[in-house]
Amino acid sequence: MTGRPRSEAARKAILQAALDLCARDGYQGVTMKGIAQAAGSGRQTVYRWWQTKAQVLLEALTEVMAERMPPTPDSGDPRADLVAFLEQTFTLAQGVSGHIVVGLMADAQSDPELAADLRATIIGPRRAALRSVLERGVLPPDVDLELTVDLVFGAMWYRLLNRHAEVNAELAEEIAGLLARIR
Amino acid sequence: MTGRPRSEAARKAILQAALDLCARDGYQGVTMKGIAQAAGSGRQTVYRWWQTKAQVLLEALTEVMAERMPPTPDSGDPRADLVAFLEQTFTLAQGVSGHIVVGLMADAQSDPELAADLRATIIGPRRAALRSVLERGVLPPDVDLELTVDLVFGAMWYRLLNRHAEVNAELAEEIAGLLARIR
Amino acid sequence: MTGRPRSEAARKAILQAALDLCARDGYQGVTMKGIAQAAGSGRQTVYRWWQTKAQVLLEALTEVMAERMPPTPDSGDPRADLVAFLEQTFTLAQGVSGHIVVGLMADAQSDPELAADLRATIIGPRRAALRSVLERGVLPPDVDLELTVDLVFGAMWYRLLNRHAEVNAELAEEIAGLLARIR
Amino acid sequence: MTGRPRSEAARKAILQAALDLCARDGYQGVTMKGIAQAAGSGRQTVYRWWQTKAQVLLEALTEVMAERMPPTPDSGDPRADLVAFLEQTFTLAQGVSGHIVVGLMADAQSDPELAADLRATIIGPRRAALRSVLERGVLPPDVDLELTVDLVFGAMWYRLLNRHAEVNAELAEEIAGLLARIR
DNA sequence: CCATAAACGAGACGGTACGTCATGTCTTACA
DNA sequence: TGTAAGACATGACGTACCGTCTCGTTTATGG
Repeated sequence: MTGRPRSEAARKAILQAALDLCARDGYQGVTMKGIAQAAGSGRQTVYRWWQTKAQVLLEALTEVMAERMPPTPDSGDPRADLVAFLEQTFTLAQGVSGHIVVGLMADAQSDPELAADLRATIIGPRRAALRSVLERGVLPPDVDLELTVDLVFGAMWYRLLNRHAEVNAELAEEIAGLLARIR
Repeated sequence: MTGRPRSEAARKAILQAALDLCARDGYQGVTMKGIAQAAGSGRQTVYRWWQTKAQVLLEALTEVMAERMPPTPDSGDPRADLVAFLEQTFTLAQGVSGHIVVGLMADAQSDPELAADLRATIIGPRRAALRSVLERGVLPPDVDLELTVDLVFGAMWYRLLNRHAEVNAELAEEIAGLLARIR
Repeated sequence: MTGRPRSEAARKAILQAALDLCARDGYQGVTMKGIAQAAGSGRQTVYRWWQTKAQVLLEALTEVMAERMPPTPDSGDPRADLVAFLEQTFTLAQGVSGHIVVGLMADAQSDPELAADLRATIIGPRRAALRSVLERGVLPPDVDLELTVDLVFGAMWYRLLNRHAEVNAELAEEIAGLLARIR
Repeated sequence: MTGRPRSEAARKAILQAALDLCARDGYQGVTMKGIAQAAGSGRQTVYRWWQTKAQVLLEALTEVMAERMPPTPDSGDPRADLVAFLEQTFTLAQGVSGHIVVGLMADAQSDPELAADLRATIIGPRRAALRSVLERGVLPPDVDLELTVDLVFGAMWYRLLNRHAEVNAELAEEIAGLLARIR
């Protein structure tokens, strides 16, 4: 027997409800119960396909990022490419996506499986993307690229978390400017 | 009239219990109920002086840092001072203190009052300390110190959260080395 | 859609636990927490169906009385019927049921909703039953039946509360004897 | 050494506060903490002289009754004396005193010491008083006076508790009328 | 005329029940 | 078999009151 197939409508409703609730109540305010209610779905339907609210939001975030993060075009100017890449990244990080990813990171501190998923799905690919942009030649060849990635994305995370400064186009310019001064 | 004075024993027992539970169960596993139980105190006694577990742990962390973070001595060698400062910082961040501060940062995302306390008590002073070390002359005079602080502490936070690499003496050396190449 | 139906097992376990606890600890010693624990049920399950311990015990008492209070048979001898009715009533009042109904009455002093429920469920029907027995002709026709009911059940309540004398078959006989002397 | 003598002002303030709170919040709403606060006294001062709120209210009630319950005058007309006695009793029972004594009776169900105090201080003397009035000759000499007291005061208690009818002068008349018909 | 000592106000203490909320599992009827 | 609905056992939440304790202060008496 095959049984009733999974409802794509329910899946989309759940992911969208999770995003909406996160925008309205913040990451911490989202609950599995709330997601199911807002999606007009049963509680069990959520639990059948995801184990935690973090997994729901991770999948929702992945879909959002797939839509909104096209590969950075190679303009021939390495520094301009870097600025473009960072501006695009920072813009996304300022919105609801930023709140989600920060919340996911917080939950990941006590959920190793989520931590692994988060690295594999979001963090890792973004690190690779930044690295490939950096490899186009903004830095002297003997500079440690992994360290540079840590410094650049680290500044972004730090500001996202601590909110002592904006994560915007200006930051992108300043970072590119500072990297350009490394000899 | 004055009433019975606050019990310093209870205060210390609660802070210590919070630290112990955090070490055993992780930040997320700590509960107000658990703290009171482990401290052998009543629930109301905890709530009388702190509103949330985050506030308890923030005070506990503050006391730990006050003990373990002496001012960085001025050796005359700016880069050596920077390395010493970062090593000291990173060492503390690797232990339970790191878990706590990461958890606090996560909670602060949905608790503005905690966020303000955290900036005022922990983050701000550390930023000021790093900035004063950087001012000793590791960088060209026209480099934006705030941006540099964001990059350096950002890298630390990023690694603490994402755990893709260690936060250790080696990182301190590498960062100092990279900063020294800025012209 | 229908949802999971209410668990009759849980309902019975809760009512039985309430009775058991009342027998063991007395009415005042019963707590909602204790009922849930003793019933092996969750706290929320109790609160879902009853608001207070008084409501739980009222329902439990109602079920006990439904089992143990058959209608008084009409033997043709009004005074014998009255004695039989009172003996049956007093016997039940001597046991745990008496403790419960006294406790309910006490709580009803500060809970008007409970007071109404108690009158509608227990007190009112018993008054009506006594009245119908009295109407069989133990009293002269112009005697106020409501007042007589107050006197008879009043004596029972008074002794139940104050415990200065037993509420037993002897009392039933004495009351019937005194009523028979009214001209 | 003698130490500071007990403060009569505090004693009176506590008793009065207990009465006021009982009038405002009902018997159940009274708390030891609330009494102390309302009396402007310390918690320990209340506990030093009384163990429970019931004991406080019993003493307060005793003082009220001593003021308001003069001995029933012997007019020569036994039935008129009975009516006068019952009217006086019922009038007092209608007010705050009624609420208090009902609450005390409720608490006494789970506090044997209070039950004994209540019988000795309030219930017993009132029973004796009613009995002495009845002995003036409203009843045939072979009627059981204790039973009659139970019926009369029972009716009062029953109405005070269940509130299905007033406890007033009319009731006094009706009871006296019914007792007069006993042959 | 202080010294003693008990009562006083204030309020923190350890404890426990309260009623609410979210968790993750389960049991229905329906699709 | 997937789904919406919702009851279930569990356990933390923050609040209220309990009865005890420990302060500083007040008020009597007795050496």
